[in-house]
Parts: sequence; structure tokens; C-alpha cells
Amino acid sequence: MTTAPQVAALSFDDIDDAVNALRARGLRLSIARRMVLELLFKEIDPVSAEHVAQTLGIDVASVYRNLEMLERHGLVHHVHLGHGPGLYVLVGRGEHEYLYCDRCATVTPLEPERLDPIRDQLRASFGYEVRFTHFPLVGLCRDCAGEDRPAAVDPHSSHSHGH
Amino acid sequence: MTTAPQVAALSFDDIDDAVNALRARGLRLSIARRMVLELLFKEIDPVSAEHVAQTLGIDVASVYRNLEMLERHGLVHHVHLGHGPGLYVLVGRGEHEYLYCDRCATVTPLEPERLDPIRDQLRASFGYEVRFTHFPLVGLCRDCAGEDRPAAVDPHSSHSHGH
DNA sequence: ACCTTATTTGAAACCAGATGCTATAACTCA
DNA sequence: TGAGTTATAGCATCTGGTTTCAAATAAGGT
Repeated sequence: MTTAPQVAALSFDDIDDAVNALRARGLRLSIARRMVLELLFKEIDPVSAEHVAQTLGIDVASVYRNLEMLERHGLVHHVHLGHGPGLYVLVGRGEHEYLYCDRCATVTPLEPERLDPIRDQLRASFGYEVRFTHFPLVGLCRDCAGEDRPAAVDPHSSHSHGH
Repeated sequence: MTTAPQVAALSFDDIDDAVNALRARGLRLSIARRMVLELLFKEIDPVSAEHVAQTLGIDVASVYRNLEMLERHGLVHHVHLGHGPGLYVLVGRGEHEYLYCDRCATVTPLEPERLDPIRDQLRASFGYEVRFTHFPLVGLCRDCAGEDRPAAVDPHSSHSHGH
């Protein structure tokens, strides 16, 4: 008993794979939707809806609708790192969980397996099946923990995304 | 080595104590500010700025400024449970960390000590000093984990705050 | 009491995200 | 391939949450 079944562990090798999954669910595939999907397949790090809209020249509203819809169908989910907009990422392929430093706003993506021991312990203690995909683990990184007091910074952006 | 020093573990027995701490830092104490503090001392659960403003009949802008300021000075912090407004709570006195169920939106406050083993493990593995005071631990509660798939619900409010 | 400076207020700006509407584009079936 | 059906894109507009601005007020020091 190391890890519970990764709920809805959909995984798509490529766009067509994902597209088929959508089609199988009776969903249409508009140009815009395909573009969003393609972009998500390209990006490694989570991206904001705004970013998607900008880079693709699509209306943000449409982007939000698409992302939300893809999320409902389990292809995508969003994470909140610090404050600022939610960031979207494909599930399954290259999925990560995140460590976020309160102080320097550094984001450290982790392979989910690395947190399995934590999950096990939480399951054992509280019966909870936790994921750090929606909210990151928040605290002080090694460097910041060493220094002075932990004045909560949150620079509202400039996530120095150190991957 | 069970727990790292609780960073900035300020703790105030009563309002006057907190007020003195503020005065000592050269801050004024307006009626509004005192009222906000008093309300926070009364509340057990985290409250929204809106709630504070409503119950006290103070402008939300002032409430936000006060809360933000009290937060800067380490008397208060805020937590995000699901989506919806940030919720503010006094630091130190009766401080909790939170478990949040993705599915049924149940919030379970925990005594921080109960998560110390988790903290220890995360410190050992990643050098991170984590707290679950800003973002809760998110996952499926025992009940929901048993059932079907984990359709992310987030009823956008109605936190059935079971304390 | 007086002066200086922080703080309150109310309005307005702001951002992330959601929603209603109409034209259009996807899929269905003939 | 073309017509019909229905989802989706675009755009404008709204909302909730939070911040900012200018002017009026009130704290604390002297």
C-alpha cells in the first residue's frame, strides 16, 4: 500500500489521443479548442488563461470556457500558486505537484511519487487522500528558512518558476 | 527534533496584549481597527473581510486595509478554502491548519501539532518548512474517497465548516 | 488645545472569471 | 455533398473580490 489509485488518472500521449477522448464523449472540436489543447501539450509549466488567449489570439472568455470544460472532463486542471490567476496544465502527462516558497515565491515542481510517503501518512492519520495539484505545499524553502523572519511576501507575479 | 520553531509564533492572550504589540510598533489604534481586532478575538473560524465589514458596519476598504496591515505585522493571516474570498484569522491563539475535501467541501480544522510529523518529513525530504495555514490540505475525505470518482465540486461557498 | 500624520470613507478603478447574446462553425444524417 | 441541429466563438457586459484615490477626520505627541 504505497499509493492509492490515482483518481481519474487519464493520460494522453498526444493531441490526437486527447481529441479522441473528447470525441468519444460526444464533444466537438473547434479550431480554438484544438489550439488550446495543442498549446497545453507544448507547455511544460502551468499557464494562465490570459497567456493562452494572448498567444493564440483567442478571446479569453472562450479560453476560460474551454479550460473549464476540459477540466470538467478531466483533461486539464488548474493550480493556484500564490495569488494571481489560476494556472492550467494538462493532467497525466508530466503532471507535477508543487512546493511554493512564501518568501521568495520560488516554485518547485515535484514528481508526484516523491510525495507519496506524505500521502500515505495523511491517509493513515486522517483518512484523507490528498493532492498538491490544486494548491501547492506552501512554506519556506531551505534558503529562506535559514534567514530572518518569514515576512509573507507574495510579489503577485514574477514566479521565478525554477524547473 | 519533532517540530521546527513555529516561525513568528506571536501569541496574544487578549486584545490589550495585541494592542500593546501594535502600539509598540508605533501604530495607531483607531476605533475601527480595535473593532476588527475584537471581532477576530471573538471568532473561532476564519472570517471574510466582507463579514467583518458587515457585522461591524465599517467600510470594506478599511477592513481590508486593517487586515492587510495586521497581517503585515504578524497578528493576522488569511487562508483560502476552495475558491471564494480569503478568510482572516488571528495568528497564534487557537490557530489551526485545514483539511479541505474537494468533493463535499468539508473543512476540518486541525491542531497544528497533528501535522508536525508531516512537517518533519517534508523538512527532511525537501528542506521546506511548510504550513497549511494559507492553503489547506486538499483532497478527498474518508467518505468521499470511498465513493465514485472525484469530480471537483467547489460549491463556491457553503463551507460546511464542521468544527 | 494644536499640530502632524495615520486612518476612515465612499467612490471609483481593477482584476480574474462568468454570462448572455448572436453569428458561425461542427457534427449528423440524408 | 448539402441541409439541419446544436455547440461554440466572439464580443460586450456583469460580478465578486480587492485595491486605490482624494478628501475629510481622528490619533497620538507636545
